[in-house]
Amino acid sequence: MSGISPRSVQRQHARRNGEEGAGSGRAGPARARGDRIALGYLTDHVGYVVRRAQLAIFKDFIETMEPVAIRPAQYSVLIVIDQNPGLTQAELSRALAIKRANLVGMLNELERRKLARRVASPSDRRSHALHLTANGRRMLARFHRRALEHERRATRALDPGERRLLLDLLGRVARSLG
Amino acid sequence: MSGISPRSVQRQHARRNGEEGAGSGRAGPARARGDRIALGYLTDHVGYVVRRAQLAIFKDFIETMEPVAIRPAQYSVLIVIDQNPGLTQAELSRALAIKRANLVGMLNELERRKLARRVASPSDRRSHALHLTANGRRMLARFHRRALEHERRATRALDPGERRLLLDLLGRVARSLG
DNA sequence: TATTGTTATACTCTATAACTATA
DNA sequence: TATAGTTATAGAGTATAACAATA
Repeated sequence: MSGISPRSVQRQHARRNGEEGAGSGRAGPARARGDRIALGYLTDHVGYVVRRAQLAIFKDFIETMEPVAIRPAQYSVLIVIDQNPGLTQAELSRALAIKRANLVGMLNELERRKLARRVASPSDRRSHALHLTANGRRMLARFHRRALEHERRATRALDPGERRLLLDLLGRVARSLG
Repeated sequence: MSGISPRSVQRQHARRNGEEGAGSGRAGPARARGDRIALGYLTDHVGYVVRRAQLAIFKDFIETMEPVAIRPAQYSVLIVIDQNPGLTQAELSRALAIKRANLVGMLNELERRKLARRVASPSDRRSHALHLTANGRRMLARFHRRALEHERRATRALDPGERRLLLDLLGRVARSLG
């Protein structure tokens, strides 16, 4: 544990301007106009803080990639296919924790845009070997340049060591729950 | 910047087992059975790493709170009402970045369960002053105990200083994108 | 029997527009 | 004219069940 406990929650739980027993029906504006809203110990919950950061980062990523029409999940799929040419949909599904069923539409779209291809596997006729097209690799390089621009913006408040540390800490959290 | 660059991306872009020019139609199993799938530089993107951590944390939170039927957003709403008795729905909406329209159903549910109440505001008859009921405060204390249990699990891979550091780094990232 | 890709479907979250009543 | 709460609705993203083909 670390800094959060029932005791500290109690302490942080400030009773504002004498408001008491609202359940009994007392009304009245409990706060003066313009007062800032306190999030309290919510900002001490890793889940909340991670969520807010994730939303801010994705918002910037989506805006950055909007001109090339690539969503976060599509970008991750393209990278994993590029790094593992010939992998199957089931393997891709497991690697990215995307349900097999939900990959179908994504791959249809990537094929439609001539970025990726399903190739019949000769060894196992149930599965498809996934590849980027030559065009897909070319486009992925362009996507990278934009994604890097986003990455710089997303981590501009951190120095290189802090950025690395953040990735490490988050990785440990995810693995420990995995 | 910090450790990620077009150059490093190039370097990491390994061409596995001689696979080349998949766009031209070459098939064949590009990977031996049982090979691990490489995520490559995906794990160097703060967006991807934050997203995976957030999913793992929320999964544990949702499972932990399932017996008391509280979702992450509901928990955050209860905390902010508790910390700011009498605040309006619009204020709550802004504080948590939840759209006004999407708060309506949530508050209906919390009222139905006798955890929170909308009280007519005398000063501005358009708005509602939000309060926890006495029961709501009692229940929130129970929710806290479970949430703390979750928090311990989610950050068990970190020491207290690392946990604090993680919250700080994420806060800076979110604020810098704000 | 188990697995692969697929379809159909549902549920949650989130986003927008429009309405009403107030300010 | 703008804001608060509400309704209705649409779009993502994600989840499950079931099926045909194949292992």
